[in-house]
Amino acid sequence: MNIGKTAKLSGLTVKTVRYYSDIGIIKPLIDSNTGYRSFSETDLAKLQFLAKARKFDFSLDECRELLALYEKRDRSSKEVKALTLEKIVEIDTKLSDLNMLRAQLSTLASACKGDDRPDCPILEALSETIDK
Amino acid sequence: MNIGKTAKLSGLTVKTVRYYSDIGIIKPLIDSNTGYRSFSETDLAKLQFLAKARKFDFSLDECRELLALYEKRDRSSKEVKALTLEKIVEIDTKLSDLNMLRAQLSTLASACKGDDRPDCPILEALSETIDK
DNA sequence: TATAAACTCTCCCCTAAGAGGAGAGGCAAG
DNA sequence: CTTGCCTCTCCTCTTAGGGGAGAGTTTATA
Repeated sequence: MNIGKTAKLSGLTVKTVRYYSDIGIIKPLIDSNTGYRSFSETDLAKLQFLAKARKFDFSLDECRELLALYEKRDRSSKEVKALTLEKIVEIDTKLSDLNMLRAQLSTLASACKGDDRPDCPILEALSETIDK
Repeated sequence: MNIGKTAKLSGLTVKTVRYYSDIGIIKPLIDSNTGYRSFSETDLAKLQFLAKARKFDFSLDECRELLALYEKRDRSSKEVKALTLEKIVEIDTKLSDLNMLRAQLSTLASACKGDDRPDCPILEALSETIDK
């Protein structure tokens, strides 16, 4: 299967599929005359897997690990679950950071009249000197 | 003031301060003999402003805008508030994305026994074929 | 069969915001 | 005057590809 069709079926772009080949996360056959890549059903399945895992916010390195486990018939589900729980912790950290940020910005925004006059508590907060 | 002290007082790294000079967001004096940068009190104030604004998740481009408003004596607070509200919307989008992600991963994780056997609902979910 | 359209290839630069490090030069104190 | 710290520029690296140039390939149509 050529790269265009493979990309379409996996929901990725051609660029992305080419990139995944370049970094060796999948290994299509390469025609030694034309350089054209040829993808098997297995390659396609991996790409679909990758597309989903990326949506779940796994990095490509994490995807590599997941894919390795995915391919190992006698894997234990322990490792996969561990990776997933780590990812959840990561997300929780991001969530709490963003929540704090939102609260602070929101406080500032509601203190700011947003009219045509120059006084602005947002800028005041941003320009508060540190050294004291 | 040299770059080391300036960095310390602004809470940024020397690398970062140098970078901000490179991209022209601040413009220290440069000794034409030695190439050493010299920072004024105004530069320092801007850097402190930048350090805070970056913590509030404003991009450097947004920081440029904020800084321009900050320096304009007759600015209207309207623009600053608008930028801030946009940023809040952005954060809200990220928050809801992350919340959905977390819910999905969490569902998968709790369905997975995490033992030594190979069956794993997480991998199953990731490998579900798209075309149907 | 000829040709045009569509596809694919490699190579290069670009993104954001710096971090890390090499090698060279500058500066202040003892 | 030397030692040690400071600063300089330049280079590469990070994530995960996107955009585009220019050249070769395949496919469809006339």
